[in-house]
Amino acid sequence: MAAPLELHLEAFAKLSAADRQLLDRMLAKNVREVEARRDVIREGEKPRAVNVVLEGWGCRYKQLPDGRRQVVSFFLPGDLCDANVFILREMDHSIGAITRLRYAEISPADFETLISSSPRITQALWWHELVVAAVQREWTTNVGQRTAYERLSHLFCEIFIRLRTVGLTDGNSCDFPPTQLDLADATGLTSVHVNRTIQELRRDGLIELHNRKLTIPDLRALMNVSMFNANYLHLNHEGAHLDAND
Amino acid sequence: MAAPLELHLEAFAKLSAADRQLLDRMLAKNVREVEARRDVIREGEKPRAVNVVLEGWGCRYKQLPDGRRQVVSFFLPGDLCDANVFILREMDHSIGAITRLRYAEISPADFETLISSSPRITQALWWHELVVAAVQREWTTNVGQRTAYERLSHLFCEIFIRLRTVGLTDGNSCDFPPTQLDLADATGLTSVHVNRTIQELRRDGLIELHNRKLTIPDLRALMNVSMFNANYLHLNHEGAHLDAND
DNA sequence: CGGGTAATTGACCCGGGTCAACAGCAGTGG
DNA sequence: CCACTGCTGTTGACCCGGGTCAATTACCCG
Repeated sequence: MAAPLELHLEAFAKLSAADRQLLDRMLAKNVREVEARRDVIREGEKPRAVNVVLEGWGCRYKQLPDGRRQVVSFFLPGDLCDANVFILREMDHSIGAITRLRYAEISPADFETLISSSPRITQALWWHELVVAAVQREWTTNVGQRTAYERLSHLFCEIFIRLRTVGLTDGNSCDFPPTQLDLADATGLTSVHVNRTIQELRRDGLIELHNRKLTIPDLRALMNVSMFNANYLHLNHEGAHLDAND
Repeated sequence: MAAPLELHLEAFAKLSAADRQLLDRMLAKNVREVEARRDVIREGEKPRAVNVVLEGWGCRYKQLPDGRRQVVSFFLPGDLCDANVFILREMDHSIGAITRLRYAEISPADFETLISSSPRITQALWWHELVVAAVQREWTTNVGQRTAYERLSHLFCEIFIRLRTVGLTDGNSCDFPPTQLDLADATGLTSVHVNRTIQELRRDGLIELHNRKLTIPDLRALMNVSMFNANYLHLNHEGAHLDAND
């Protein structure tokens, strides 16, 4: 089975067998683990490497001096944490593990090799960065404009669709490890209000969420109430149909 | 005088004389203008080129089907609108002019030439993208966690500092063309509340804002009330001290 | 002077926050 | 096997930051 990262990049461009081999090698070279609720790296630290999530869920978050916390994005398997981060002097946010997390560290040197050896991978990495930026804009919009009910619906749609593109859904269900506090910090709400809003969504038959398992009986309906437009994920790509000939 | 884009990129890496010449040539090739309050490009359209703001202010914004609008970032002179955008099939947001805007369009082909001809420019462009992403995360945090008073203060700090890095401030003052409605859409507030909050900031002696002119008598104080940490702008760079030898 | 945009004000209201208690359940150690 | 601890989820009572609606008041520009 292909690694999630490859599935992920292939949403943009078909990789050649050589590309895949190279990627596989890089990903196997330096694999690490962290326990759930630990940090992979903290704001202020010097970024060492490009991290790629192999297994588990993580998040980026920023914290204000008085403790308020904003989760600014979730990492799902196959996601990579900023191509080229290491050119920055220090992290402006932290990366935390939501579940136990397995991830690969790609050293700056290896990363160089990667982008210089395959223009197709380079392009796919640019695409990845552009998508990450687009997702961040959507989150700003989500928090800035939508109501609690819409915000949570929107978030559920996004996660479900992203998981589906890397083959991690099962029918209309998927794993969903974040706690209601995580969701609160991601949506700019309080956990109390998240709880009440989730109950509303359940009452309205839009989601089922129990024991870290999410089910969306009617995705179309959930997309409607949250005004979800998948265009910002840039999935239906010309690139997705490119041939893999070198 | 150097173009703002160059000042901007040089915040990360010193450019050689050849680099500058190449950039100048690209920027002069295809200059366009739009009137204030017009769009440069709209959500759903196919991105044609990499745009670089030469003069004036713009913004990115997203609009929900029911009309709610979120301004997700401001463009100041020297800013460039997404290296490589043209690899995406369609825009997921619109770009609008706040003032009359002069900008350069760099065609995909020219952009290719640019990044293949100077590794230093390529790196500076990566750095630029990483900074843009960091700014977007900070905006998500701003809207998600800060109060109205803090949000506006934070925004004023960011804009002022960004303008200062491209030499567009005058002591503790700068131009500030966005209307209160623009500010409302950027902070997720209503224009009524923006108005009241600005009055509070004025009463507290933190800002003066009249006739599109912003003055910050004590930047340090404004940074304090908004818990502004400039690290996300990644300005103090090792790269900023690199030598320009090719 | 007229017309349009941007800023300002007042009265009232509501979505979501705060505070505090409690329930469910998994893990852990005796 | 049970008591204890800690985390997550749930509920109730009350409150406030910021929204809504609608009217005025500057400005600006031709």
